[in-house]
Amino acid sequence: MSNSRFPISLHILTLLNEAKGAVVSSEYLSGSININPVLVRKEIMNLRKHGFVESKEGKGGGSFLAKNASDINLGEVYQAVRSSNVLGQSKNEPNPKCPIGRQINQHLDSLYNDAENALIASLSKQTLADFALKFK
Amino acid sequence: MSNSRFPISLHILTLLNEAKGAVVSSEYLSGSININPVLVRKEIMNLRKHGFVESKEGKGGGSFLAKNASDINLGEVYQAVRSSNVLGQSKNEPNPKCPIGRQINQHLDSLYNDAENALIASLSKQTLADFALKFK
DNA sequence: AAAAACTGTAACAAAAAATATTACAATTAA
DNA sequence: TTAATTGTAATATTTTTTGTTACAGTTTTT
Repeated sequence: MSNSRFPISLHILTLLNEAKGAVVSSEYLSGSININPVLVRKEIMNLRKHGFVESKEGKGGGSFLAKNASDINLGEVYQAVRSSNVLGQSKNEPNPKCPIGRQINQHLDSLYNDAENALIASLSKQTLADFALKFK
Repeated sequence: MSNSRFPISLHILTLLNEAKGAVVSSEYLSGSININPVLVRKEIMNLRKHGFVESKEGKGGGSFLAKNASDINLGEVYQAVRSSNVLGQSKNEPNPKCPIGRQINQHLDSLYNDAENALIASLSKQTLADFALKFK
């Protein structure tokens, strides 16, 4: 994960929730997040793929939430943007001739799985609606 | 976190544990991990700073565990290599003029804290000794 | 005392990853 | 028909990560 995809996606979802169903343009979203509109559109593509949002093309188009904010939990959002593991393994190629090196990746994997599940469980305690409620 | 610091550190610690107190050179470690020896020495510097290992300079020098493997839990190791947050914020500078943008970082932070604590709790269930036991 | 094998560390280079920019076809609304 | 917008690709730029080189300092061995 590019490590900022989660905050970007959550930011988008929070803004769409705020809009209460009105369509919001990627231009507007990128203005609040302060990143490039094309990146926003890419994230939206992913959010759409996962059923969180829908978009409308053409003039006056934009995006809006595809489900109720109380039916989107943050663990799901995390999983939608997750690409690599939280704990590492960018390009981990230990020496296969070393008895430790040869086996370590499988052990790391199981460690990562457990840790990541704990992370997801923590995030899943909150829905988008809960999160949005914190803004005054 | 550079996302591979955790696996590198854990790899180092596992190898040092395997050595049962004998000093191990950064050259040897880097051979098993398959990364540059200078990177290994940098990680060792950090592990040393956190009291996990000690090093011996000069000919025949190297590193060894500074405490018993059963007194090192993986949550501590994670925290020793942790630099940025697991969930993001590389350079998150939302628009302060937007009511959502203005507040989102503080809410993300508290979310991250909870999630990361859950991650650490999961990792802390295992010590280095437990981890090393998995290698055959 | 000299040589050899290390660590510690800095400075720089290269590679990889993330982010931004530009461009434009397709769509829709006014 | 024009304007505003999405979708998407291609490319460029920036940032981050990783590797390399270099060398002073330390310790052991001869």
